[in-house]
Amino acid sequence: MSESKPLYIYNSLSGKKEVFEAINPPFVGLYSCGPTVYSDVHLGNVRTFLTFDIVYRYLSYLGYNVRYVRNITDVGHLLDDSDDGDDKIETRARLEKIEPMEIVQKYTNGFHDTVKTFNLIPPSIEPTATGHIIEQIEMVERILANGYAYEVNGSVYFDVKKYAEKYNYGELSGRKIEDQLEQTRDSLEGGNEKRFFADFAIWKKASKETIMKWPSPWGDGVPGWHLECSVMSTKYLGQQFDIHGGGMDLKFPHHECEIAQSVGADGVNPVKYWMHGNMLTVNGTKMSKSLGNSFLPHELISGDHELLDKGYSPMTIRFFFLQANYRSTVDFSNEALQAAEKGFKRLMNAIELLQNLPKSDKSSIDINKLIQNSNQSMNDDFNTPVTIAYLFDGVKMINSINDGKEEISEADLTVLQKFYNDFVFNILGLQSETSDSKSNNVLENVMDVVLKLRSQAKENKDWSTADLIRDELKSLNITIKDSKDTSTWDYE
RNA sequence: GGUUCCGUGGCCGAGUGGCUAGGCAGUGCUCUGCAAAAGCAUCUACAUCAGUUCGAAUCUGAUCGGAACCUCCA
Repeated sequence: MSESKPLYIYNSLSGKKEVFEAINPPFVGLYSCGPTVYSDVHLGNVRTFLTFDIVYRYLSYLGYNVRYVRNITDVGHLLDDSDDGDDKIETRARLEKIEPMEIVQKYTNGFHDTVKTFNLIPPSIEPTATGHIIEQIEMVERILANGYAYEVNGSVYFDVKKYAEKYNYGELSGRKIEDQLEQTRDSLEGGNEKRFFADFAIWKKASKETIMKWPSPWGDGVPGWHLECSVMSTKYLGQQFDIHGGGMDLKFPHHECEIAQSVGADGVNPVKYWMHGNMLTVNGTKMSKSLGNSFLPHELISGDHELLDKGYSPMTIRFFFLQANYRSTVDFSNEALQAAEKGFKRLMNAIELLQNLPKSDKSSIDINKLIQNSNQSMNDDFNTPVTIAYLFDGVKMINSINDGKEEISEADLTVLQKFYNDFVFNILGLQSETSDSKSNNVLENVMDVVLKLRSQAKENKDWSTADLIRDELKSLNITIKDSKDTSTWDYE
């Protein structure tokens, strides 16, 4: 199984696919921006986390020792950059009349449940912003010491103009400060503390009412929006690490600011490969909390949502996402989900067949090509839709072998079984869902009896009894599948 | 207004300068007491207009349409 081509990653920094070369092989540092835990994560969030789950899984499969860091933002980003900026978590806490940390705990728990439902592997480290206040203050101090920040009134702002004299502010997002200047000048009026419109807070003075605040050299306050990721990524992965991921919407300003902060503090560009996952859309517009068009995972699973005809299982949803490239938007629709549901079922059925395929002396099919293609598509910037297409080619092979139209040798079968196990379960992270509902041994045994009775009825040409059993089971959401001489069943 | 990206068959979605993924739906067939399920086969495409080229859906330009970011958001 030789990989003729190395892994390529689309680097947002260069806008090109680049050969992936780890900074310190076999180790790889992977950082992904996690959720702000002030409300439930929605499906769009899940998609991004899934993207980096695939990255994590595939790099691990390739033999890298990956340290995966995904943060929890538990001090709310300021609602806006004005002086009366408020904190999302605190706002929510007031709304729900509970402690801010209770909010944090509640939605962190919810996030963990969700992520588990979709079979995402937990990160190696899941640091919280509040757990790294000291480091954040230290970073502010370093930036100040280097002259790339200034203090006003207990708040500290990053000096973008100064930074831009020496470095390229906008290298990631492709933005030029001059381009934005004209548009924003109007909104600069009023008592803004910032010297320059593009400056951003790295430490923000807290008002008297603020509950969550920390002492600092500049008085009580809270860390700025972008600081935590800079601090936690470099703390656990080093001043320069391999991959930083996040949603497309974080590219600017969040990630741009992260670069500026790290360079401003330590003079080092922190990230070698930036990866950005694209958005999940509904009717063509981005799914987002503020637009009110978001789906909560449990709504999708239960089907309890006005835009849904029915519910879809977590693995169906996972499969649905993986059928699109992570760099493309995915539009959400019932039809697409239904297609994914059936396709996923077809794939899983074939994998079940694969376990007991008839063996022959030699193979009439070329599984090496299949395996090589699959590896190569994953190496091509984690191209899961193409990989899945190859997996379906394999499905066709498996079914043909099962029908006796093609043959496979014992050695090849072992290889093929391992291949599907690796790709479907380990890399794509899918898991069988039927086995869950069949895990009930009692039900399984009872069904065996029922099917036996029905077979007997069929042998006696007692069609009415046979059909009665079939219809009654149907109303219990159990589908009987008749084949030549055996019957199987499936739970809907 | 600025920046970036996209426009593929009934639907979802890959990809490439010539050999036209894959899934779903449709159609035909096989299996079958019937049905379902399952399997096999098969059809329809590259927004519009111009240009480059022996050849473009793939490159260039224009037009139309859509999206994201520029303000918290994965």
